[in-house]
Amino acid sequence: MANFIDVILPIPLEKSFTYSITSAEADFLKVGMRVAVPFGKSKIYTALVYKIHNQEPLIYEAKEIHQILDDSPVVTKIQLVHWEWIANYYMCTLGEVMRGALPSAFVLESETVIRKNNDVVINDEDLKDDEFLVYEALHHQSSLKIQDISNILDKKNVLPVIKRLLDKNAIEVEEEVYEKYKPKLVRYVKLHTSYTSQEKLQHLLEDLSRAPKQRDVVMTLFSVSAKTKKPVKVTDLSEESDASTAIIKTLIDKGILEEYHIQTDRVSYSGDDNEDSKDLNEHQEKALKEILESYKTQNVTLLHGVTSSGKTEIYVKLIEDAIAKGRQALYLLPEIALTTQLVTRLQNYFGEKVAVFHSKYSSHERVEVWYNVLNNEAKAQIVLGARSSIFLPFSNLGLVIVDEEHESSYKQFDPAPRYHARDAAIVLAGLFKSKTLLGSATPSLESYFNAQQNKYGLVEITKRYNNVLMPEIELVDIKDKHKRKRMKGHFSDRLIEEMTEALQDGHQIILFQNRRGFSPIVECNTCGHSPQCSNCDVSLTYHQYKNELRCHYCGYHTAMLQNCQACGSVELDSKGFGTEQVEEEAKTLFPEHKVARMDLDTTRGKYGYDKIINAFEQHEVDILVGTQMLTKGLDFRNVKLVGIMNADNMLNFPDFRAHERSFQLMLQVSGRAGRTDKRGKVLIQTYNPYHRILQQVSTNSYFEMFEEQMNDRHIYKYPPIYRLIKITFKHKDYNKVNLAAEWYATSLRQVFKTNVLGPEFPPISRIRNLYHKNILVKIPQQQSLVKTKEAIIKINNSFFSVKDFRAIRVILNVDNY
DNA sequence: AGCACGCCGACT
DNA sequence: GTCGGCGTGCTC
Repeated sequence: MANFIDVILPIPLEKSFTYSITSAEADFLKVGMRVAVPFGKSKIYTALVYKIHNQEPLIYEAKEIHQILDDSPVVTKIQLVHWEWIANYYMCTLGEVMRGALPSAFVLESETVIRKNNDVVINDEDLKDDEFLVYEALHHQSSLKIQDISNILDKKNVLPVIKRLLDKNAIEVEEEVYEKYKPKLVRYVKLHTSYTSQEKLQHLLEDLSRAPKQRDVVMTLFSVSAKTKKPVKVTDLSEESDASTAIIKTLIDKGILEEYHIQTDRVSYSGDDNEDSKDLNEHQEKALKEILESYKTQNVTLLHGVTSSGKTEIYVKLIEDAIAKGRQALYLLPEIALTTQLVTRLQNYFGEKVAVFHSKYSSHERVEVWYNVLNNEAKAQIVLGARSSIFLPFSNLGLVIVDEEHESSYKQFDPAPRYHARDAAIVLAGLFKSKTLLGSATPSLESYFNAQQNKYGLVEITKRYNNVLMPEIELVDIKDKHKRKRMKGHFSDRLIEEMTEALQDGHQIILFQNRRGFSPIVECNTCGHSPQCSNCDVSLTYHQYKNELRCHYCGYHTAMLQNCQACGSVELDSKGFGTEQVEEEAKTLFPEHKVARMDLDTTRGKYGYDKIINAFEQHEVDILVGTQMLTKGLDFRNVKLVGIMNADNMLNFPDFRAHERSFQLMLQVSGRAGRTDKRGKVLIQTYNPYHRILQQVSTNSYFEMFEEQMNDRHIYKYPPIYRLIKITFKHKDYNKVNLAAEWYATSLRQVFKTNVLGPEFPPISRIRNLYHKNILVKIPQQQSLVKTKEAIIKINNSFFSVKDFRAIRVILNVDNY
């Protein structure tokens, strides 16, 4: 009987693809293994075995697979079920989920390599100029890639040249697939076996008496291996004996030392023995009991605990419990909260059982974590990770913790799958019949709503750890201060007073400036023109540190202009203020204190972030100016004062969640103040101190905020009362986008009537030369989600059967908030 | 998505 | 004449 497999290909296609396999392959292959398959005219892709069967396809002949890439499955059956849920719920293909789920080193693509055909002698005269260039290059290099040839000829389309060379039999082409993941090997050395006897050793040392450096190295090797009783690394030996690797190499070449390699993990933890977890205080103890109680009836429980109420200790207890039952635990955090501080804290309790999964990890490091989780290794019992760690191949997941549950960065926006990690994690936990804990000081409305509706359990902690008082929050009316001329730049007299006092007492200060929607732009004082990005519909923002203008959407940048492009005037002024300006002003106001800034620009690189945090922790910095990054889980002991420079720009952001977000952000930043015995102080500068949200922040009234916001959501039909699906259209032709969006909206309205909003241009209507337009579909609570999606897919299909619309890119975003 | 094929304007 | 633009169709 003929054998076939259906595979998932990492491309956005609905169809499944069938390949034929031999019966030997059929015996070996299992669902979840990777295979390399030919796809299209010449390419080879990595595919994942999805089904193994005997149904021969009727309308085409299945190709054979190229190669099997794994010995055993790298993706589990449960994962595949999870992928199906994600593809279904978030309206994307399994291929897209595969792309997002697998570490990129797992997904190989072929590359065309060109080699000289040595069987045929070619006369140079027979070749045209460009053909000769390529042929000539192959004399020096044994193989060339398409990209290389493109560089040699300095043109884009090189395929015709290759084709002609191929016709003349001068070259041969081949598709090559490279295994991207290579285990890391560490070099070790030992004394060659021929010197192990005492006598021979004596000889050797005498021989080396005239090469003291080499003798040293051999002696060091003895002492090190005697001391540690472990194999000796080349790097360690070189360091201990203070000898260059050249000397060691000489010894190896002489046959005195023998080198060998051992495969190691790139990510490993070597630390002290585990600490016991801390005893919980009465409030934590009570919360833990309530959580366990609620798990009797609920699969998901929301833990609402004020900032620094010690939620982490409760998580630790729950993790301990899961581990004791021999199950794995997943601890999810937003990317920016995944700090060294927290990792160290968890490692103190659980030692090497903790594996970290981070976007700053290299692709190879991710593969290692993947295998460790897949094999249920001891060192991956607890996974601490950002959004994408929900895709790890857990085999026995017993607990999921979603910390900072309200964070919007849990939602993936750009490439599909556009999943929400919190919701996908809840589903994942469900597949393992285990529990999820959502934690936050400022829960998202939807989670709190779910708790109220009894879909989740709810546990609250209202006291901070050690009964530290919540910070005192003061609202400063800067409209009034401006009027009375009590402002110095962006600093009110109150803020300066408080800062002076805090600094005198040797405390640290955090200044928060939300950059979003309010960046420094350049404006001509004569004609009012401000430089625009040529690809996007935005003004360029000014960056002082490099003296350049930059577009935040496409990355376009140029040196700061000297004259206005419109009128030639030299009087250019920068308007608005970002973190840079606050930093500058703070430096001027407090010249004898050290000011640092933390935002996207200053935290680039793997350790850029840690450096700033460390400097601040070590009190090398007195005043830290920063953006949202500051809000996340950082535990600074010595911060007494937090200043929010301007609360209004976040409140006025055009989004239905602006108020909720502002509340969360401000409370989170405030939470950085006074984490020990001294009561912290928070100053919020605003033009509108009577704003409801600001009042609620200042009195720490989550519930009041919740009630009021929910009321708005009811009235305006927004989540969590209604669900949303956003449909985005992109094309470089303005008219086409309009036409397409209008057509789509009309079709939608036939089904969903008034619950279709738009099409509308977003605030920035052109990004990277593409025009954008959005439609919003609102789904009432009683309307079936599944049916709604089915209807949208139907409309989507008929949309793409219109020729004119085929070039339009349509993005479906479920729960786009 | 990528890629080939084919058609069309615009330049060495 | 060929180069590179883009619209169209297809991938087991």
